[in-house]
Amino acid sequence: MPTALEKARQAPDSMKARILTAARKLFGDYGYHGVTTRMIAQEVGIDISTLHYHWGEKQDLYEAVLTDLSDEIRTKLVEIEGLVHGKPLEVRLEVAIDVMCDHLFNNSDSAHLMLFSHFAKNRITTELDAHFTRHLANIAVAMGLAPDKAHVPPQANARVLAVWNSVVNFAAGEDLFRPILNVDRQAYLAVVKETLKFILLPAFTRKAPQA
Amino acid sequence: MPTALEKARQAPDSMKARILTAARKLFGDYGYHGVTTRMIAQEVGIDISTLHYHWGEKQDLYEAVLTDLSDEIRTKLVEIEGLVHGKPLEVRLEVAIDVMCDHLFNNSDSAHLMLFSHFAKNRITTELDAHFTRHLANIAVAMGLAPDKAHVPPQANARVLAVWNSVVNFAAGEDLFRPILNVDRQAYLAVVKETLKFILLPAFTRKAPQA
DNA sequence: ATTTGATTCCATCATTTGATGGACATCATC
DNA sequence: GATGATGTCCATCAAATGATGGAATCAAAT
Repeated sequence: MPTALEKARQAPDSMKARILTAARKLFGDYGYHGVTTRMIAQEVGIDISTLHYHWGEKQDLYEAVLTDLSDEIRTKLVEIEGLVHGKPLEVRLEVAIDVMCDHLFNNSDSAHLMLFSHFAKNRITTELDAHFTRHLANIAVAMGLAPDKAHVPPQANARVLAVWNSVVNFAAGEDLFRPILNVDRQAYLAVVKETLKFILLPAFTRKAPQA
Repeated sequence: MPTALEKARQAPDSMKARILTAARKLFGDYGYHGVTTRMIAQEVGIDISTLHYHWGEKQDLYEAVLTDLSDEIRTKLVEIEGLVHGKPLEVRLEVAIDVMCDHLFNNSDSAHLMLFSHFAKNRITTELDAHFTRHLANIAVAMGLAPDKAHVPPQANARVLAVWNSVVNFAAGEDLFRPILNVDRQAYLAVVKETLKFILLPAFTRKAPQA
């Protein structure tokens, strides 16, 4: 039973998929309330009716975008886990930072969407919160911060969140941060990776935890 | 020449100040496009006309909110600098984390507004970006990452940003993160402080920087 | 008491926005 | 070629939204 979303992904040039892509970009740029159905339709070059025909209400389309995003993140985390399986924690962290940075810098929509969906008080999508919680639990286990997915102490989740947010912020904030750093795109990506490793590696890899 | 904003702050019960406070809360909750002038007026218990009479266009009111926020942050940073003057870096960081966390957790509007204003593509307020840049430069100098405010290398700004964003994220994301950690408000604040220190202190206080 | 200025609300407008009904087109199947 | 299903657009609606004009209210000064 392929969902409408899966079908859309199977045919990336289908109208339904094109609408989803445009919606994702615009919602990422301006947030839910900052985007009108007419903006999305115009981005695709179609009439509003066509948009409603494929996706129903604006709210439904937005939720489809977030579901799509959640799937994308899950896929990426699985990919990372495959890359670093069995490696020591320091390597795992380095690779995870590199891969997630590369991905989010090439898909800044994703980073923006994540911020909007997490921090806006809109917050209708309780199902996606469960996915996010699972993602965090998986990372916590992978980092050796929790014995298993079902028993993740608050401290472990908090540490994973700190790492996660750091990466997402630098990706989503490029428009503001890069002019401040006064570097080009490539240098920004390099500085961000270096900074994240500078901040995160010592905390998680030192031999004797303090206090 | 006291600005309208300063006058409003001098009389916190004035209509103008009450409108500003309500606007700040609502813009923080729902973002610029998610708030209508009617919502703000209703929150204050007045007519829309009264709102426009005092603050003009919606856009002007929003910019006043952001200016107010910028002043608040500057004040807080000065306060912190006074508290830790002359202390070693480790103490500076700990105090800064404690004070900023306490402040932002008691003023979550501020944290939300900061996120919205930094990451939304709206981004009209170029003057406030300059203030933010100055704040970062001051912190960089205070942390010994730059020789003076005029010469802050990209790496230094990036590190300050990493610290800054971490604090703001935990404050703004309480609604989503606290249920995930499954703790009450007080415990959340404690875990966040502990986590931030766990992450940040080793990076900036170790004796022999790696790589 | 009158004047003056500041403040607030009511009524209203023009535009925007989400959404829908129905006409037209395309195309596979019979 | 007729038929039905699918997809697209045009015209339009009702509600929401930003904004304003003008009347009413109030307080202080004259």
